[in-house]
Amino acid sequence: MMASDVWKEYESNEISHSVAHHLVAIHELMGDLGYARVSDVARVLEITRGSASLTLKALKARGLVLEDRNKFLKLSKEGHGVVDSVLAKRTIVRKFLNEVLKLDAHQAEVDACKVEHLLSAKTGEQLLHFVRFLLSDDPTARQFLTEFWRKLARTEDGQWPVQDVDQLFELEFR
Amino acid sequence: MMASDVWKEYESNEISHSVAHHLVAIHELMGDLGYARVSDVARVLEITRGSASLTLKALKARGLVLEDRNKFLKLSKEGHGVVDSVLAKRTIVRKFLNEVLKLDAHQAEVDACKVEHLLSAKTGEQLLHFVRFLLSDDPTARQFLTEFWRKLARTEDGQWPVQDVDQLFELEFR
DNA sequence: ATCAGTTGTTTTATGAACAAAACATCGGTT
DNA sequence: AACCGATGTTTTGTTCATAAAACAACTGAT
Repeated sequence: MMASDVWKEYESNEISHSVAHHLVAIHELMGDLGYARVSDVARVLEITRGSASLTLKALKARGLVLEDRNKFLKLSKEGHGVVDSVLAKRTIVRKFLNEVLKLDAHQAEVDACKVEHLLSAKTGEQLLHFVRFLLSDDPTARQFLTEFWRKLARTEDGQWPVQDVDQLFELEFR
Repeated sequence: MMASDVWKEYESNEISHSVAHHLVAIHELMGDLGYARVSDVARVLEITRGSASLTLKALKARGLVLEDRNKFLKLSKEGHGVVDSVLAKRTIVRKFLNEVLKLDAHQAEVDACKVEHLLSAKTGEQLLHFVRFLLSDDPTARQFLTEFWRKLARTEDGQWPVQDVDQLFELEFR
């Protein structure tokens, strides 16, 4: 497949990284404080109130965020849907990176955060099935993970120097 | 971990989606045509020559792209490094999505393309180890995949309706 | 009641990434 | 020589996501 067919779908995402995090911030604030105002969102995201105000205005216009008479924000039904799907993907990716691939918690969080809004619903769903089975108590899964981690430990002790892209590239053409 | 610690690292990527694809386009053109000019890059990426000209000017200034007397472009050593790391990640992610999670080829390509430039080097490396072992002829891996796909087929026949985010969320809090 | 602090909005500006169009250059044709 | 088509650049304008600063409105303390 040519790259041209695909690469522009990146921007076609109706939910940008920024939008996703504004919505998630409201969700978290409702849990933590019981309310969410423009300033609270700005503080959580570490952006200025002005910036948050503009983005949230657009989200109100899109019907993802609602505002009461006292300027208190909450998620609409559709807003909740977006947050649920984003957080679900973040969670499953983080779990996979941290608990399966054994990346440290911070790196797992960072990478999960970067890709959470980009994965298709189908990808998120399949990944869920996969990780769920992989981390279940099914003996086949247990045995596989044990064996993988054993090999991984040897690799990281320097038995298998794989850092170089040359080795990564074997995969593409074999 | 609070979202605030992490989410801004998204932008801190020195290689944007756009930059990654300009570099990859040059790489592909060198393979296909043996040369790469501004117009060729623009055609491959389906953007205007003007836009490509500006982006490529910046990449020349950054030393990732070189230009000879006749305006023919090529990747510098560092440019090649970026392309290698991006393509390696795209390849391994696509392979995982398509060959393990059984997503259709197009969806796998789209999602891989979206995340290729966002994953850390360590994540790419660990994912490589994982997929390499998973798709190897190790009997443990074979057995695991067979069992996973068996369960997956049952799920997709409607035995296990999991599409809802509610179910995804169990994972986060269990 | 005034004054200070908090909150929200608006305005102005930036940078990245694009389009569109004008412009310049160069090579080959006639 | 004049023209044409392909190529590259520049200019202008747009959108998105941000900062910064000015401003308005409300809140609470004295």
